Amino acid sequence: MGRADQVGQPERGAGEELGLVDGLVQLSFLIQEVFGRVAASHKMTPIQVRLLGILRDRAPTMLELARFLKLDKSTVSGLIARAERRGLVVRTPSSVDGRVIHVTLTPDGQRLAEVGVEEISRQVNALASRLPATARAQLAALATQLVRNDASGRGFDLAADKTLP
Amino acid sequence: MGRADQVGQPERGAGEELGLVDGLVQLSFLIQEVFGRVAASHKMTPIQVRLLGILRDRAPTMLELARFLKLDKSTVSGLIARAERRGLVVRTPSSVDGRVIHVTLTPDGQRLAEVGVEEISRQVNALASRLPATARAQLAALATQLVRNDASGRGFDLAADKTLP
DNA sequence: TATTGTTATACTCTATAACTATA
DNA sequence: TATAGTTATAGAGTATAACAATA
Repeated sequence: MGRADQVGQPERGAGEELGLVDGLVQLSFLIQEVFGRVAASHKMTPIQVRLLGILRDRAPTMLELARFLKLDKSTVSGLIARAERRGLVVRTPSSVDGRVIHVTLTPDGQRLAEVGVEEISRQVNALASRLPATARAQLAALATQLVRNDASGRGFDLAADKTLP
Repeated sequence: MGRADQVGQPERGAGEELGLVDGLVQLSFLIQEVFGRVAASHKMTPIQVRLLGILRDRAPTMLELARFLKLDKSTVSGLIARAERRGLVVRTPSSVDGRVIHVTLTPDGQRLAEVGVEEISRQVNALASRLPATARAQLAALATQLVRNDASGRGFDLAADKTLP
């Protein structure tokens, strides 16, 4: 029987096949490391890079951001405050509801978002560069199915409001 | 042409196929959420859960831990200090090198590590539960290849010292 | 001198609770 | 009353720099 639950553990050698759980867990750490490296190279944190990525073509409210990121609204307040202090985003009050604030990228933020997304794409593609094209396509399809299966059990956010009020 | 670089962005609908990058990135967030949920359910943080997982059958030194987690050694000092304060790990001085300290799980830590690994395995498996067995096997194999490819470009740690000095 | 680990410091990230303003 | 957002507080996680002890 193959050794199973290597959750979060370092590889012991190149011979054994990782189970589904260990493979996905270790792969997720690899992807998160990419986020960390790209973020650090721009003096940012992973969550700030993720935030910029989300804002590239949306103007969500604070609460929508909190729901999507699964963070408390007070946490998002701090996140946006620091991003605003760095000149990457702006808060825009809604014209239809005086309590609501929309968050958008500044030109600087837009630029940084594009660069970050580009670097992340390059590095993630590099991780898969030794797979043949058919295997990469399979992997993309399988990952998509997992993401879709999970999303269908929860319902989305943010799909509607692409424009500012 | 299919829309490409959705890095870190929410899904817009269930129709489109995510690219390789977006699929892997979003999947990694899903896996990290599992870690977060399991950690929170035991009043822990994801990094502490990962730490326990690593220590299940190893007694690494502080520096080995730092290298494997890609954290500064001072960060690991804090991590271990908090875990020790909670009674989950102990520091054991090396008998052969007076500067070195090995970290091991306490019985409580061992127990919590097993439970955490079990819950994470269950939840990650649940993510893939709607894939047919052949697809799950493919996914495991592909994830393993990515992890192996990356590891081969860096060399491992921690493979040797399973025992206490 | 070099290595291992800790400490001091400063910052980001995070949730909880209490608050303000608007609906 | 209920909702959107902020602030105050406390704690975890993080890196940098300076330090102590050992090799």
